[in-house]
Amino acid sequence: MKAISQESAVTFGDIPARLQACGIRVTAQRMQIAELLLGAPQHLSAEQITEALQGRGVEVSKATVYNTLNLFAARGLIRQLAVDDTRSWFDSNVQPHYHFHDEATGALTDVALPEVEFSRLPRIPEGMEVASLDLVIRLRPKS
Amino acid sequence: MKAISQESAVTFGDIPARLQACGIRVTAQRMQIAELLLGAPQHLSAEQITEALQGRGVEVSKATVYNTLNLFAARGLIRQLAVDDTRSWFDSNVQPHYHFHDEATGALTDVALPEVEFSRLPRIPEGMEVASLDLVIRLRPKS
DNA sequence: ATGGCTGCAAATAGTTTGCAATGAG
DNA sequence: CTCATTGCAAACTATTTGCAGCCAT
Repeated sequence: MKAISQESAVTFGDIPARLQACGIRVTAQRMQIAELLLGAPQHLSAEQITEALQGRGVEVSKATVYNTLNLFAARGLIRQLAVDDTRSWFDSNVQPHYHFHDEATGALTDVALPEVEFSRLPRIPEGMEVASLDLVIRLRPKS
Repeated sequence: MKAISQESAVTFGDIPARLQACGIRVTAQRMQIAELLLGAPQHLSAEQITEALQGRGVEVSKATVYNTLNLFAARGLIRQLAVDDTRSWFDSNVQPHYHFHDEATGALTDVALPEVEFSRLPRIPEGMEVASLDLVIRLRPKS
């Protein structure tokens, strides 16, 4: 638990500032959750976060994990994904991007924005505008 | 409840045959659910179906609605959508197509396949193939 | 100090399952 | 007849909420 690359050290060091910049009070649990999730682009479920933290001896409750994730999402620090019908995924990459979804394993992988280009999109209904464009490419083992 | 267009009469008349063609035994509850959902392309939640049927005096339990919807989905008669984190939507349009999602009302609208064209798609990981391509265009009132 | 956090447990929402009674073939 | 299907209630999973005590500011 002490090997810290230069990159992650810098990233992690930023976290308290990022939280405060969003008007989020810094607490031990929030730091732990933020370090886990914001250190690199990734997709985690509330359960994975709870287990990961409790596994490394951090005291945190399920309720706090959910409260914190909802707070982070409301402040734009993370994005909640609806890919799966059973659980929510929290994505630390808030830049626009798309996803691969491996149907067999449930794994989610990012697809960078420039990897997809639309040559045609539907006309948007009157008075509406696009809030976001979610693309999920579901994959299965090649037959 | 007696105005039946030629089209829907034909469509509805097909339902028992469609169920049997999928190896699904025809029962009163399954017919009711199928008529509600398969009569036209639409998106319904399990709760909407349960309420609609019970509202018109049909005896059906929540459990049977879920069992039936899961059975229909497994047999390819309908498609389950993960658009929303709270509930599942069941789509009677099993042809490939995309969706608008009105974030304010939660309403789902179909976007026909030819309305969207991709001029570039990412390289698919080794040994995998595309099972489906889910595109959700989330809409909000124009600012 | 004081109001925002936290943990716990209980409450909710959506969905699934076990089992006895019922109904389709 | 016989096994699939149904309804009910209870079980489950994911998530939210109420409340007393704790902690960042």
